[in-house]
Amino acid sequence: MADRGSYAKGVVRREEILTAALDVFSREGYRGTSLRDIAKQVGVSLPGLMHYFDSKEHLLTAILQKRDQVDGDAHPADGDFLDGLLAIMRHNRDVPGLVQLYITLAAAAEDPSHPAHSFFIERFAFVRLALAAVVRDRQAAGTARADLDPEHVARVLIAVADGIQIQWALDRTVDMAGDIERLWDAISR
Amino acid sequence: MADRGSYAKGVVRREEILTAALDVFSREGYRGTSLRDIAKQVGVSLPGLMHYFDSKEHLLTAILQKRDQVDGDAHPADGDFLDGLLAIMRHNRDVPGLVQLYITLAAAAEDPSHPAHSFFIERFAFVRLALAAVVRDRQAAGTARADLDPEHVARVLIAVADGIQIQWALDRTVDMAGDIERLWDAISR
DNA sequence: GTCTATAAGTCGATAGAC
DNA sequence: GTCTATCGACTTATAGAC
Repeated sequence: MADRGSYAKGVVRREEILTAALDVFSREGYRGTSLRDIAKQVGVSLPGLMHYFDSKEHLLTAILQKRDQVDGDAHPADGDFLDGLLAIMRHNRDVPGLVQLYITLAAAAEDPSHPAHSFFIERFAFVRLALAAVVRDRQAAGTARADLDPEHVARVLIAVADGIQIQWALDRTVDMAGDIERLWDAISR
Repeated sequence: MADRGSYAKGVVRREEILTAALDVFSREGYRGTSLRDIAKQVGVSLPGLMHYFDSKEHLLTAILQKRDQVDGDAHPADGDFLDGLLAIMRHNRDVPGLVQLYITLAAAAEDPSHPAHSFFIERFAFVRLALAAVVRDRQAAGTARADLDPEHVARVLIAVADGIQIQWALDRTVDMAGDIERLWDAISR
């Protein structure tokens, strides 16, 4: 019974730390920042930080999960899932640190023992399903060519979104959302 | 005069080390391998390795440059540049370590002080130019729609190539070259 | 020019006091 | 639950033999 209180407190504290860490990475960027720096900026000691996260990799993975959750809430689907993805890509211009963190962790997640491994696999599966549904809906509505393969288009849209972030990170004049929109126009007409 | 010999020797030794390192990464993969491990597998001491490369980041960048050079020689353009890119993507299935190294370094290269920063900027500029030329050539030959924007298509093809490697790293059943070919078919017809 | 030997400084991670 | 203190491993650097 009484344990409930402390357990809830722990969860709340963890969420506070996660929100603060997400804020730090959004503003200041990720350049191989050490756990000591993160702890300092978040306002806890290093062991205090590691009390809530098993390792640095676990913390970074949790930050990306938190980002997805926040983005999902902040950009509700006024249109369909593809419109939502474009809105998030436009928002990404304001958080270069999260873009770099995402690409870096996606590469590291190849290792099956990496904490982000299953996160990325499930994330790609979910987004692929949602985008394939968009293609089918738009085909039914007559706003997309009928001979498009929804699964293939979905996979390619994800690849473009990820790849264009790499190019944008190196050249901030790249129009990430615009390039994706133009690709959709080219394949759907 | 006599300096020539020793200078050339140094360059040769550096190339030997680079070739050995490229071979190690191709076979064994890159999972944050330490410089000591690389030195041991290449057959030199740690300071012996650092005599030829200023830092770990410089070494990894040099490995990617060497990879591009080797790939360029191994896959001469029997077709045009896009055909060559597809051949390299098919070859990439055999070198997962290099794929992971490429993505990881591309993300880290966002930092202007990173040794790979200018390498990636110049690499993207070169490939974009070459792919845009392919689009124009195929348009002239009548095998691509005339209303395609060559620069935009080039940028998108690079993004798909990079992004699809991330998905393949997490799921080896992904057909990297096939997905790019199908995208080209969809936008060029 | 090339190597062996060694050390400085920092990292992620942990042990144990309170 | 949060701290001080500390560990081993890492990148990086230097001194000096050949």
